[in-house]
Amino acid sequence: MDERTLLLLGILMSQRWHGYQIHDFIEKNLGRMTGMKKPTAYALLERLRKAGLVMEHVEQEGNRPQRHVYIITPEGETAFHALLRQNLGQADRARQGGDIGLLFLDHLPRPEAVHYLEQRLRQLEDLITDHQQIPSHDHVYGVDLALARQLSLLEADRDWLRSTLSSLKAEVRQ
Amino acid sequence: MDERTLLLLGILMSQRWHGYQIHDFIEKNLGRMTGMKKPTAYALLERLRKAGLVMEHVEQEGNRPQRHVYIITPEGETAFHALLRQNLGQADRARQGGDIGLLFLDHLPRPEAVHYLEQRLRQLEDLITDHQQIPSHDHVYGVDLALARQLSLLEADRDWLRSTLSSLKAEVRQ
DNA sequence: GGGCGCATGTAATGAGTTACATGATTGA
DNA sequence: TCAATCATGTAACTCATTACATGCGCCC
Repeated sequence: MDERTLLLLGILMSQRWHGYQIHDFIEKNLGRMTGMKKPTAYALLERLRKAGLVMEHVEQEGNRPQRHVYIITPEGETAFHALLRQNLGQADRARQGGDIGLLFLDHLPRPEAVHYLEQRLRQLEDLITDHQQIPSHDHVYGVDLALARQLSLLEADRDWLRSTLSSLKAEVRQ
Repeated sequence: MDERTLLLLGILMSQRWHGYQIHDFIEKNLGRMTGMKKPTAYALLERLRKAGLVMEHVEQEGNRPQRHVYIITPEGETAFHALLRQNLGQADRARQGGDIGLLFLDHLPRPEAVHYLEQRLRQLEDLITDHQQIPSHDHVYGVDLALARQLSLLEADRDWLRSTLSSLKAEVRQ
């Protein structure tokens, strides 16, 4: 949750947004960093308002639906900086899924296990290709940084899987 | 949740266990793969029982507390294999945290950002050292595999961070 | 006039954690 | 005798997702 708070506050640091706009921006630009859904975003913004970290301002243009515009408060900025320092400073033991199946690899006949891991490898390769296609996010240096990190991790996963597969296949051939 | 079901069924594939024993085993041997808590384990086992994937057998030794021993059913074995194939075959886009802060790196003065990232780097290095100290889990090949994958990912994260830090520092010196 | 985009939500549900409750045995 | 370990849970809470509800404006 802290990461999501950081994300929303960070977005609000640059300008005022309304909820729909924030969610839209996240979906279109930061979809690789978070999978936050619409109701979650709205609920979180409301929570931040209650905590005094953002202010809400209701606007209306003609007959269009009301917009709830959020503006970060000084307390919000303080909280943002604290969360940012904390987040940058800690290597959170990246509980990334995908390990559990490996534990039980022995329960499948080797050739079958190899088959499924090859499928996994192809998916990884596709993800990497997708990632490489993303154009540089120019003036927001941080986005490029985060994408570069993700790419490194994906590549490491791919490389590990490739070398593991070749050991497994060598074993099968014996 | 699927991963956790897979984990429990996988553990029950090798032998019968009671709840406490399973949780204990996970904590001591698989703490790096999952952070599943005790009440969660008990609740999940109960859910598996209701779903017919495991059978429960209550035992008592002398005056000791009752043990609820779980035994996997044929349906459980089928489900296990299906989940295993699914898990091995897919590269789940490793939503590993730690990216969000990077997005907003620009909001901190460069030297301060560098300071926090160096702190993160030291933590990563410690984690890696810990990982390397773990003795090989001999007869359970899968555990070694999973640990090796985690190590690869940690090392990739460290390498990326090192090279990023040196770019950032070069920039500061200019 | 029909569907998509804008704009905001609610309600139900699921999943998991924390803190707490209970009570026996074993070892220092 | 006192703490740790064995053994099982319940209750309250948090967090997030899915599915649903509403209604206007704009474009083809």
